[in-house]
Amino acid sequence: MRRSSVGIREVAEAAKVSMMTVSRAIRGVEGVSEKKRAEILRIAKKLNYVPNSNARSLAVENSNLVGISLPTFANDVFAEILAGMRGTFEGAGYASVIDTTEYSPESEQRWVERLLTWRPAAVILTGIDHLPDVGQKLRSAGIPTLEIWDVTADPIDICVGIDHEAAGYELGRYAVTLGYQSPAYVGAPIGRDRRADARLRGIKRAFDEGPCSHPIRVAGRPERHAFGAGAAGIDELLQESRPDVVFFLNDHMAFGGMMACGRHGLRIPQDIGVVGFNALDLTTVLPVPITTAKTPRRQMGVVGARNLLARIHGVATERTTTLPITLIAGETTRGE
Amino acid sequence: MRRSSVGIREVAEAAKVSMMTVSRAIRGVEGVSEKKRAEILRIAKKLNYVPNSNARSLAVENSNLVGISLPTFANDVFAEILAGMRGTFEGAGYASVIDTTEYSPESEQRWVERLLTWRPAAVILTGIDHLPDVGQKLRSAGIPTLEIWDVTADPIDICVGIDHEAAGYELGRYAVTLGYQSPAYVGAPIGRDRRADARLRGIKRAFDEGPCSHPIRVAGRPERHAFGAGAAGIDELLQESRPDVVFFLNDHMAFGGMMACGRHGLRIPQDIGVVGFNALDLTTVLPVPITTAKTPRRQMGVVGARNLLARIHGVATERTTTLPITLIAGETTRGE
DNA sequence: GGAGATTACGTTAACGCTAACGTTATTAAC
DNA sequence: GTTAATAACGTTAGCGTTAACGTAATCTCC
Repeated sequence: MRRSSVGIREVAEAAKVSMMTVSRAIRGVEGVSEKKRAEILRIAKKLNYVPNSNARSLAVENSNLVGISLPTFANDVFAEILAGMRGTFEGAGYASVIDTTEYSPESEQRWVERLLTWRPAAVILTGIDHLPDVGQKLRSAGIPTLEIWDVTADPIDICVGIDHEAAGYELGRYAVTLGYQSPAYVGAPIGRDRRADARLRGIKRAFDEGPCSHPIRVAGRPERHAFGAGAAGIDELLQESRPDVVFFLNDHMAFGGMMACGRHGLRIPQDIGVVGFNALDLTTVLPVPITTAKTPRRQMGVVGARNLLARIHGVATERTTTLPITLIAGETTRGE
Repeated sequence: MRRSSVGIREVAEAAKVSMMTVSRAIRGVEGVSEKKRAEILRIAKKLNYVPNSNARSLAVENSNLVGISLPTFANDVFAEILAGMRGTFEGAGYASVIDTTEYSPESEQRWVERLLTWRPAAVILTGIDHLPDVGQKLRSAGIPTLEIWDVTADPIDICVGIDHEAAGYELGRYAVTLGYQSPAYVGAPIGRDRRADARLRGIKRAFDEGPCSHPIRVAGRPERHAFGAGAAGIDELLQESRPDVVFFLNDHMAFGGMMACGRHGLRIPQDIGVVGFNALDLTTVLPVPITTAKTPRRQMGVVGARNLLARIHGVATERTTTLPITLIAGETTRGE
């Protein structure tokens, strides 16, 4: 004989109707006269009735929770993707259970496992590389799943993103066209971020295909933060010799690198070219605009969420959606 | 007669024990022999058993979800606070339901209302200003609540943060000591961010108390992003006259402002002083270090989460915890 | 070797809600 | 004025789990 909190039953008693009528009134479904519905809602409010989502989800065998897994919050990129998605989901009445993996596949797997106990309406993962268990569990649970930020022809369920290898190639190609001949790359240790690795592959391919092939020097070791890592990368490169153009993993690192160049007395773009990635807000206020690639982050979130909502409602959607990037040309003294 | 998925019952049948024994085995509580427990776990894994948190939460009348409400993701500050909290909560087995209010109290209230239907173990709100309903509902639901980033003597439940007015005062006092006489402030429209408003009050007080009182010119209109807003603020100020020191709402805006100063041919710190807030990573790579205040963001998250966990377990903790900030002196040509 | 304590289970009844179906009023149709 | 259709409710059972209590077996100690 527990019972103390006010539930649908207490409201029903107070309103002298059945529990089912209260349930209907509160959910706003058909089968209750407008007069009675208003009366019930009034009483529910008076009694401070708070619906119990746990009970509801148990009864209907699903929830209005969506799980979202990101590598990290310490990067505006994911914040913007997230903002795009959440706007759409909030409007549809879903709440977001969010996790950050800190780039650890094991951590992602553990989280998915825990998440599944909540019977979420959908799951969103970042990237297309997961432990085999993850895809298998999501598939066998039949949960609509969106992979975002990267694309593959064979997603777990559906995916929306950009082609990172092609993006890298486009940036590399542009640099080749401008006549750069001793390129370098500053990023994270290979293997930590598969998207970054793909971009580097694209850059390399562009230089291999160029009029004459140029090897790329690769630098970059883990640092406390991206700005420092970019600066440290430049320091590392300059110990040996001066490249004529440096590609960075992203704009954060590019900015750190720029500052380091300044310390070393190198002018941009006269002495050294700088290429970033993402076209963050930061780059719009720089005195010297750098070359970068604008990624459709917000749009990605919106399109992804929309497709996923369609999947939830059983509407068929494209399994793979690749969004275009836009090359932003920085200031340069070369070419054309 | 629904039933199809595998629950505790199916596992029990397969293992030829009662449901209760399975429940005990899975939760790892006493009352099952080690041999039987191992056998049950083996069978559960074989049947792909996935616990149902909805049913569990319904039965025990609470969940292992914590709700976290932030103003926005578009600010490293909140990302770091969040990281500090989540580390602690993940370890304790809680999942985070996260919301961003975009600085709208109404949005926060709607979210709290929805969240309460999940019977969360705890709720974390940013700041101490909420619609009256919010505190009232959380209190009457008896849910441990943490207010973070700002402090008050009368929190909803407990709070951990910094004293923004005092922080502003400290920064202002420092500038007064250096002899600055025509200060200006660039921020968001008053009323949007109460913490920023409090800091501005502190800065004003410092200048009012100075050897001789100096009025502060206030600029700042909404922009697409913080960097642009900082730059626009400088443009706006310079249309009239040149202040000798400019306080910015935060480091992001300070950086935008610095870039704008460069455009206008103003050197820092010779022609104009720049003061930011937060000591973001960004400021560590600048060619000219600016004055700013280091806020203990990660620590705030950790301490907050720890206190909240104590509250959840019924351990009494201080209601209000104020953490200290550290003034970071930038480069300057004045004073001392 | 028997009273008491302990261990290892099983039974029963909730937790709050909703799907499915059943029942009673009300209206419409001829 | 009877029948058929519809709207507006009520009953019942079940969602998967756990708390509380019950029972049987084993152990402990003098």
